Amino acid sequence: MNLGILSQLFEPALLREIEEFGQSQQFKEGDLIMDYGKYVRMMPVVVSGTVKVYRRDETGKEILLYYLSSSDSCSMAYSCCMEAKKSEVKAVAEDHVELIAIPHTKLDEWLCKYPSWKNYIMRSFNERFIELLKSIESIAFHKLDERLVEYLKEKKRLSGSSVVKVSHHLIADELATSRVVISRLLKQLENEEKILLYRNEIKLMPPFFED
Amino acid sequence: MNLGILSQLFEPALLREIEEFGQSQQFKEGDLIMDYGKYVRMMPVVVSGTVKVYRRDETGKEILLYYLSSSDSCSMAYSCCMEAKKSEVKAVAEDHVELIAIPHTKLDEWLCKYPSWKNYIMRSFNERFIELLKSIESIAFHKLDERLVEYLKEKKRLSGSSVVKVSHHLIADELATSRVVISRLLKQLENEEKILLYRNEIKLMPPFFED
DNA sequence: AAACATTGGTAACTAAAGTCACAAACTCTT
DNA sequence: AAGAGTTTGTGACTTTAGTTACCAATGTTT
Repeated sequence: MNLGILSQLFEPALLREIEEFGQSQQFKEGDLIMDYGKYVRMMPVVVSGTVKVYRRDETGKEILLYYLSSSDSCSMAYSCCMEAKKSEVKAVAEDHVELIAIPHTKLDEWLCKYPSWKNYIMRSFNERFIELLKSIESIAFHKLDERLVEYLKEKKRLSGSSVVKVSHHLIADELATSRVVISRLLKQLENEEKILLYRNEIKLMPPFFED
Repeated sequence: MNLGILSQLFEPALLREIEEFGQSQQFKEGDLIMDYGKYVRMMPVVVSGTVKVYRRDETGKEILLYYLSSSDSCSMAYSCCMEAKKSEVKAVAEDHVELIAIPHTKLDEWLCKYPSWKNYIMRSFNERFIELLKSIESIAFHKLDERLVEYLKEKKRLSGSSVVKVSHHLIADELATSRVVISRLLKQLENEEKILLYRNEIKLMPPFFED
């Protein structure tokens, strides 16, 4: 089993247990990892790749909450499966994703047995809270053009490339707005020479998107 | 020490420890319970009253995230003080508030020692996540007039009265908009005979605000 | 009672975002 | 290569929200 960076996070005894009880899972780009309303029985720990986590309202509109990348885990899954709750969110693979699913019985056991696990879980809760707070901040206080720039910067950070491969439609979906609005704002950014637009590709230009 | 409803949540041995190590604190309306950037060393468990939790952006604009009422606790405080982090949020007493502050050393100890404590903490994490998700939903998907109605309903639920005692200015602050906008929307609700407006008071009318 | 602060009402304007309609360019399938 | 679907650009318009300015009513302080 490929534990990736996890092998540096946990003590040997815990790593052996993860090997034994964790289920290694692979997803390819676009795969649905978790859906709204499904029972959560495992907690996922991301080994490689990026996972997008969404929230939906009653009318079906969706918004991107945050990304999970290497060594991140969805702590909502943790508290959910400890309580046998249904998922409040949807998770989709952004690219090729490897993760280890930990069964809920072990989550509990390890919490007391391994301090490194407890610390990991607590840090994870805290990180996810902060992500949600940043998300709220972004939606509540920032105008769409600023949110778009933040979005592009995040995409750059995650992919490590200043060429972001997305359609205007996808951006609109993830920011919960309409394609026309995104095209308009992107064109404006291009006029300001901050980006270059191609089909399914956006090139982020220095110095605005520092290289 | 007044443990209120907590005495029904926890086992006797844990209640004795709460009595021994928890610090009982009282706040009156408007008191600052926690501020941005302060170190979090205790986790508060609300015994009575209502606490408002806010988030602020770089420019100083604030938005109301959620309320904590009887038996609720701020799980962000939990993960913060386990990691000796600074607060990302502000907490203000909405009315007279009694809470018990649990020192961080005990949080950890009780997690393994008392299943009822661990369950309480996990439920608390989950509830807070859901509150944040609802908050995001509200801001991202609902128009201001809908958010205003949700706000009034929540005030009614918390106070148990269909007469909500707030100024337009306070509502504007909590929804992160301006007073003029709120006055306009409130006047509209009054014209639709859903509310009656008085100075510092809004009466919610049935059948729209079901009695 | 005079002075001041708070609260709420309203008009007029601007800015931001959403909506509708249509066209052009490109990609993929058959 | 013809047709279908996807992606992007753009103009025109509406709706929603934010801003500024001013006034009147009510409370509070001195």
